[in-house]
Amino acid sequence: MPTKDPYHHGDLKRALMDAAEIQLTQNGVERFSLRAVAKQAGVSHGAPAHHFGDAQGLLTAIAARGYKRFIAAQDQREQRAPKDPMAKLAASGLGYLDFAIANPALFRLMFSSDKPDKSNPLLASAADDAFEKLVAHVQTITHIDPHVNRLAMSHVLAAWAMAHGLADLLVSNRLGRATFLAELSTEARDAFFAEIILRAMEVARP
Amino acid sequence: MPTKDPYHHGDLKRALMDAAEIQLTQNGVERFSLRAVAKQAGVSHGAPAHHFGDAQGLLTAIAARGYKRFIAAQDQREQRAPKDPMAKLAASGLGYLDFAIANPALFRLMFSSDKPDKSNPLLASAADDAFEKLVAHVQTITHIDPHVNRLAMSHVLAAWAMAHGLADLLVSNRLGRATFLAELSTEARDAFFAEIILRAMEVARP
DNA sequence: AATAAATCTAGACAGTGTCTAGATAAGCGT
DNA sequence: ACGCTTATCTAGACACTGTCTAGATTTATT
Repeated sequence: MPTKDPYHHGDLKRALMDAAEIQLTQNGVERFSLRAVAKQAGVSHGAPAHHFGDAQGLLTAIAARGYKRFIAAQDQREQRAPKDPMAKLAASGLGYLDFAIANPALFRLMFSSDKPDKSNPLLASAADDAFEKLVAHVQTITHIDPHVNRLAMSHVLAAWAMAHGLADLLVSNRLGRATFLAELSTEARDAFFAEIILRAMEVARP
Repeated sequence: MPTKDPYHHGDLKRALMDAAEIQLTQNGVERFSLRAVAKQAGVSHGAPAHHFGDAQGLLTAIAARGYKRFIAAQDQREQRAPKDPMAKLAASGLGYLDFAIANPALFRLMFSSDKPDKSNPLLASAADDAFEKLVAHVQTITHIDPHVNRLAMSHVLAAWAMAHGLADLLVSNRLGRATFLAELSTEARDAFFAEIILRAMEVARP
């Protein structure tokens, strides 16, 4: 039989992050409790401090890891999309929605919370990667670098705002007013949202 | 001289709501403290209970009152806009942004928090008013009732998502990447955002 | 093997929201 | 004007929170 509860966990850092994410999805960002995380990981309430400093440190790490999965969700959609740059952008937007729907509490932590430390290098660079991914999409479509052209950047902001707005409204359950959405098939819903997302790029069509 | 600190406040309900909103803007939704609100109102920590039940009750009342000012901010923009329905819609969107920028913490409470009780009749009807205002705009433009037509409702969702997405990104300070925004004049920024908002309605132009 | 470093426990502390019992004031029918 | 009811507010208690300490335990290093 295995030794019971060794004093040193071995992989506590990862275990705490996993437990924290479970706690996050169960109780939401606003009822998040560090002690509950420690309890779920089977460790004393003071244990997380050594690995993450404080609660903010843990939530920052969670958010940074979330961005990687966020980008992965977009990649997955893009790979299955047609080669057309517009279709790729729409797919990326659908990946944005996929992630938000699948991880509402994590999405809130990443986009609507002050708890993570946005100046943290790991988190900042992960968030940057996500943004630059979108920039690259727009550049492929417009053949202009958005970083040096305001019109191209406006396309970036438009696409971002549209996808993010839809995601945020979905997460906060505000699209229930459009009752017909619930009746649509998965494919029909994807098409519906993809069409809306592409409206943000209408004026940029080549 | 006036009697000092009478046992009965007289207008404690309003005083608590005002104090709560100040606390909200100072500390944000996530560090909101009911005891701090009571302290600022010069009353014991148990006093709010009688007027609002619990902290959720107070925050729900704050959110409901916020929606009225939210609608007022949109009205103000609309009144100064040209009669063109499209211009009215764009103005309404700019009012959306005005409110978010002027009341970031309240905006978060209203749109990105689980603390207010969304099933509360006062809050629900206030939020409904805001939504129906947008629906009316789209109906004026398309001459179709969005409640019975999916295409028209898609225009509602598109306009909402675009304005809300921009507002949410502004509140969470994520548009700092578009550095040129800071250099624009107020009028130029308004024009920039209005143009983006109207992209959501591009396909609906009469 | 001895020492240093890393890891984790357990207790303390101030702060939180909510629940109680009781004090105080206002309203109201008589 | 009086007594009773109701509304309002205080103050203490409780369980819970995050963070700080001192110390126990294990691993790593020399």
